Amino acid sequence: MNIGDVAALSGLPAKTIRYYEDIGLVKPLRSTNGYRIFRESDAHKLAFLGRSRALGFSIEDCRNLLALYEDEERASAEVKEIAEQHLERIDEKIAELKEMRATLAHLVDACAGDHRPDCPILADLATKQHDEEQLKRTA
Amino acid sequence: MNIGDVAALSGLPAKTIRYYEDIGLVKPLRSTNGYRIFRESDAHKLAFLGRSRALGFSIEDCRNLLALYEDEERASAEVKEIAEQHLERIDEKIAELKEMRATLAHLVDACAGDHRPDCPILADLATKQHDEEQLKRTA
DNA sequence: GCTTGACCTTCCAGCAAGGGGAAGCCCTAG
DNA sequence: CTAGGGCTTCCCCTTGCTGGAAGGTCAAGC
Repeated sequence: MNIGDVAALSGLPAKTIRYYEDIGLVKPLRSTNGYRIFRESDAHKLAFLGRSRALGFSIEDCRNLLALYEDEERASAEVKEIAEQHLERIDEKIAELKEMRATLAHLVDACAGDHRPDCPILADLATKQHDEEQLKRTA
Repeated sequence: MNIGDVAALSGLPAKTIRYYEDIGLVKPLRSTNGYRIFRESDAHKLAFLGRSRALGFSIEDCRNLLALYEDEERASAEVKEIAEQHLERIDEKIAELKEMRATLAHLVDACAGDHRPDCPILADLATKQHDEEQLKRTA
């Protein structure tokens, strides 16, 4: 397969696939004309990578997952730990975003959003008390 | 004030403050020895930026918010729109993360996490059906 | 006066994870 | 034989900084 075929199969852009080769995630063969040749196993790996990335795993996580995937002797505990750590990171991010969301929603709510210049959003950004006191007051 | 002082005041690293000058967010004066001199107004702006960034606004959003903040003739509607768009982006991100989280939590749950090689996480990443069928089956 | 250490300056490099686009082969169809 | 699409490498761009090297400055201590 050429890169276009495997791109269509995996859903990854050709650019991304070349990048993955660059950083050593896949090692396609080369034809005499210089074209990359992807085997079934390469296509399979790329699909694996696409799905791992879609779940938010970092490239390094993907590299490790792929290595475990190829290792018939792996312990599932190793895989699980990577996944659990990722789950934790996701939870942290969600928590962070929710906090931002809460503050921002408050401010948006308090802002008239008309032609007048008075704006609680700007007022808040301009003052220092981003602490519980203020949260209580605006709650 | 020197950069160290304003860094302590605003909570931003000196590096970040230099970067903000680079991209034109603040314009400190210069002393004869080449040191940056920050006025009260600069310190104030940096604090504003720090808080805006903490709420997740992009640098471009911050630039616009800062301009509106300095414009006494602004309409609060303009501020509100920036904030609302940001709120939407946050909501999208939260939704995306929650979906990842759900899938991942399922898989982690299904994985024994012991010395054996069998691993539903890898099995899932290796197969193509990331659709409702599978969600139903694993639910 | 001299040294030491904490500041400050600039510039260069790099992170994640690719995206955009130029310049130039290769291959096939009409 | 030419047009087009696909492929190649190469390098810069993105976001928002962060680290480090090489060097100037300043205040304190001896």
